[in-house]
Amino acid sequence: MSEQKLDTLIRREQIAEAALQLVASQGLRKLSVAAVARRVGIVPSGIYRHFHSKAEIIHAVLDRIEQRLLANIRAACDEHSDPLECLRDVLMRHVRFIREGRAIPRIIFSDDLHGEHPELKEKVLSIFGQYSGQLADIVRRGQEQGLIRGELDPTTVAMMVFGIVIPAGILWHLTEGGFDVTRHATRAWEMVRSAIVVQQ
Amino acid sequence: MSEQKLDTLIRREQIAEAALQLVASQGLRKLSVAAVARRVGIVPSGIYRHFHSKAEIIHAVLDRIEQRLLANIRAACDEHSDPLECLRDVLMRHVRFIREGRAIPRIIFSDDLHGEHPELKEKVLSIFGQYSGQLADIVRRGQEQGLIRGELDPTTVAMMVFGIVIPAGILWHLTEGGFDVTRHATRAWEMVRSAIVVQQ
DNA sequence: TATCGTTGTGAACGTATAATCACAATAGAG
DNA sequence: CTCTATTGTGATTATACGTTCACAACGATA
Repeated sequence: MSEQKLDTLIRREQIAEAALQLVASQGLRKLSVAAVARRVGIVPSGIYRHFHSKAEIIHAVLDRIEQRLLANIRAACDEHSDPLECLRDVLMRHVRFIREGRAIPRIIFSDDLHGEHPELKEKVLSIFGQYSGQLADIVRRGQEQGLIRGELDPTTVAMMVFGIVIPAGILWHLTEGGFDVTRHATRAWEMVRSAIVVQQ
Repeated sequence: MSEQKLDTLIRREQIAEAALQLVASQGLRKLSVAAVARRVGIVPSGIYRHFHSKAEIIHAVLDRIEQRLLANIRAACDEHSDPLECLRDVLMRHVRFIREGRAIPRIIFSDDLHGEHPELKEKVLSIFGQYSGQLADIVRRGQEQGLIRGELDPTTVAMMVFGIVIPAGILWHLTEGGFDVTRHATRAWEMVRSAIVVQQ
């Protein structure tokens, strides 16, 4: 029984992972129940043994993205005690995300998603809020340590980190890898850094 | 005959405008031939008297967006001789675009579009290139006048202006107007300005 | 007035997709 | 071994969309 439940969970995970990969490689538009089923190796209707609807699949995909993003920040903060270095690392990890499969920017900023049920819109908003909130916390820590200018709004700084990575990701996607995201991120970070760091 | 041709052009314009409004208010996902036809007041198949395909309609919409964007820059540069003020004005005009109908960010960064014919992808890339190229030119002018730090890469600066507006637009859209785009743009611009201006 | 090109109409087609359902296979519990 | 719950299957439905086509209405031209 518990073995069966485990199997079920594994199937759910398989399906969610397949869906994530599909979105990552081809965009949310191409996320169809049939495509997910093919990838898992079952027939489309079989998906409904594990998910009630397509929206629930997307929800699971969003959960995975959320986990990845938060793990990202956690890892960056573990490696660097200096808040500035931590921010830089988060940025570079994001760049790496883009260069691998660009699932995250794609799904978060996808029009498709926003057109779906408002429940999913809220979920995206929640992810957005959590992620930028954590970034803002790092900024606050930097301000407390006297490394980042205290008069700046932490949320604005956090969103500017997004601002480096999102247009770059779009351009990377648009040029099919022809745009040098890493170089742009490096240069842009240098600019942001000079704008937020306390001069001495 | 010339009168008829004019009528035809007017119809094409009507359809293109209707399509643009549709995209602006509901996203590219909701841009269906039927919806456009309804908005114009004819039957879906009637659209094909003026456009060969849906892709051609999208193309027309992209043309309109391109015109708007370039007119935006032109107007900003006409009003301000100071390159920094000009950049700021472009940014604020973009914010106004977002607050009215947010067609531009939506279509440019829409997954739907990227999934369509590669011809449209190229068009978007072209718009992106032209727009950021013009912004970069403004930055270059600022550098020549000794107002903007010469060691900065103009393209990077241009993309950072995008970087202010895009995430803000997404958040505005996600919160259905609950996010204060103007305030964020103001603060973020102050940061970018401090990073690029020549200290004296 | 007769003709012709343009534009709109309604029906139809092909395709894709989400979702349902009855049925079969299967594996674990008793 | 038998029963039962779980999981996969194939057929099917409903819907939406892009597109085509034969036909009608209409205005200009000759």
